[in-house]
Amino acid sequence: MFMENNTAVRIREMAHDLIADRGYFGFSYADIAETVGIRKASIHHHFPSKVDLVVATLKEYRAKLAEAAGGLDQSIADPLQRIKLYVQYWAECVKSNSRPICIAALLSAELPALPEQIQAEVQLHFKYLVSWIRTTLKEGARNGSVHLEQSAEVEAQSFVALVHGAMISARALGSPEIFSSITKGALERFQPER
Amino acid sequence: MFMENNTAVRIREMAHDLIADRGYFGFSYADIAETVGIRKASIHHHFPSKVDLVVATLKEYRAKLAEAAGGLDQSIADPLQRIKLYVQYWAECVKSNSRPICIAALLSAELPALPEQIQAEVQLHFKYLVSWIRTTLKEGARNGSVHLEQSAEVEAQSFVALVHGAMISARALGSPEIFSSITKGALERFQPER
DNA sequence: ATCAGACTACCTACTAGTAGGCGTGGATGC
DNA sequence: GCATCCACGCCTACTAGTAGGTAGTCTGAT
Repeated sequence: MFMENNTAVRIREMAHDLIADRGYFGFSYADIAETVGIRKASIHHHFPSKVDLVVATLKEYRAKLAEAAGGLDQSIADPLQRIKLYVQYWAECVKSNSRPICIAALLSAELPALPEQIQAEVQLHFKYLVSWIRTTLKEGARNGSVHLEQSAEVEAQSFVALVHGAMISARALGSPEIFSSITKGALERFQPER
Repeated sequence: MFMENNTAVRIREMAHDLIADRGYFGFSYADIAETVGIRKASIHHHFPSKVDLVVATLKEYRAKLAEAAGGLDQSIADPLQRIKLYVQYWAECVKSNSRPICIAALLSAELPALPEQIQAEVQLHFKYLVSWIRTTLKEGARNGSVHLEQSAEVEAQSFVALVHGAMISARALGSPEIFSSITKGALERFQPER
């Protein structure tokens, strides 16, 4: 049967929560064991090492992103609207304080100290995200629904950086509204006729 | 005599290096002891607890920022030029990989897991930085040397977020140039006549 | 004589990870 | 139909190593 192991999923989800809260070094198998309601050693049965667990968490995270992005590409005709929905998703995460930060961005901050396999996954996430934004912006620029002042590549890089920075500022200042007000301005700048 | 304790300074500087590399949970007194050439226990003589050390490091960091910002305010007439020099400072840090990330931004990522005193220091840093950028942008807007599309507050918040996000993207992608290309665009947008 | 600043030696708590046992449940052989 | 098997999930009990922190001692300069 292909029924995915339920406990493994719960462990991975808990790992995601904890990483979003504290980063790689800030959580332990003991933390996960407690909240999942399992013993420490049992986690090793599903994920032999902490690196395995975090790599799996990042792979799943990227798969979910790809799935969501693909869904938007298919169901929303207007490219700018797709990006607005992406921002709106994060605005809600920030507001409700549920995983209010991109774990790839968080792990990138700690990057030099992380095991190589995790570094590689983090880099893949950034590459995928920037590439999706770039492609979407390009499509919008082509059909005139998006206005770009610089190359699509630089605009995409800037947008990703702004969104991640906004998450961090919102966390630092304890103010979810800051995320919204920062990203609102960036989205307006993409509007063609002003 | 007011000659500040040399060892304490070296410990603090090393702490800064290590935090910029790995974050709060990623370094230990043992790491510092090794590189400073002192025993672990001796660090406790200067900084009784890890919290004390990190708070002191953040206070010094903020003092240095205030000193540099004040210096720019006095010696550089053009507000936009002051901000350009601020960005240039970071561009060089990123390029040379010496403390290539703002430790307040990095610690903000791990914020929920940090001791309260450290959270407070991180928040103070953000408040000071945003306030300096806001004041500087406002001055530029008043004398016509800076063009703002939104309120100075939102523009300042956005700019700080963009710079921090750019540091993180540069780290994730292992490419210092990304920091420069992202920030270049943001600075151009402040230019009044285009 | 004092005292800052370093030391040795130690503590407890926690880390990731391992060894090996136990029970369940589904597949297999007869 | 029934006994056997065995993989799986989870467990207890443990390891070596490291974390931050403490107690008490030595030393050298004022």
